[in-house]
Amino acid sequence: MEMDKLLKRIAEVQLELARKIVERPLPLDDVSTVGAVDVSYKGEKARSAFVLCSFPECRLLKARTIETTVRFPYIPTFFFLRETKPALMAIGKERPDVLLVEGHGRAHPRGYGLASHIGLILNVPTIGIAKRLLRNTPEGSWAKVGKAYVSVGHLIDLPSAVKIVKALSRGGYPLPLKLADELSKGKRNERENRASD
DNA sequence: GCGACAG
DNA sequence: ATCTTGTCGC
Repeated sequence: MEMDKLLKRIAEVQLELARKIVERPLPLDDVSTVGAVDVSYKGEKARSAFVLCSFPECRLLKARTIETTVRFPYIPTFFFLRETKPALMAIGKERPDVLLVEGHGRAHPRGYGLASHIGLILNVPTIGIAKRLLRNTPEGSWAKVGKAYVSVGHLIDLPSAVKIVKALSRGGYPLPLKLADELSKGKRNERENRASD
C-alpha cells in the first residue's frame, strides 16, 4: 500500500504502544550506570554510537560505534522507523540502569517517540532528549533542562528524568549524549576516557 | 528569497 | 541529520 496509508496504520500502532509505557519514579540511588545512543549519517550510511558512563560522576566506562545502512527516510513523528535499527545495533547487549536517547519519548503528538520505542523493546528505563519540540506536543509531557527538551521514554517518570539529566548536564546538554554525538561523527576515539570535554 | 515537525 | 551562506527577520 502507499506510504500515506501505511503511516496512518503505524500512527495507530504508536497510540497502542504508548499505552504500554510505564511511568514511575526511578530512585537515583538505583542508578550507577547511564548509557547514551546517537546516530549520524552520510547518505544511507548510518554510524551509530553508544557510550556507557558511571553515575553520577559521568566517567566514560565504555564506547562502541557500528555502521549500517538505513534507507527509510526521516519523517517527522515517525523518526523511530528510521533510527531504531542503528540505535539497537550500537547498544548491543548493554543494559545500563538508564538510557538517554537522542529524540523524544512522551513529548510527541501520539506520546510515542524513539526513546519510548527503544525502552519498550529493551525493557530498560529510557529518557528522551531533543533540541526542539514537535508540533502538537501534549502540554506537560516535557521539561526543559538547559538546551534539552526532556521527556519520559519508559520505566521512569519526568521528575526522575529531570534529576538525572540535570546531574549529567554540561554546558546545557547531557554529557553522555554529547560524547555519543561526537563519537558517531568520528570526532572522538572510542578509547579516550575522561570525564568532561 | 523560503522556512518554522525529533534526527 | 547534513550541506552550506551569511551574520537577520517577516
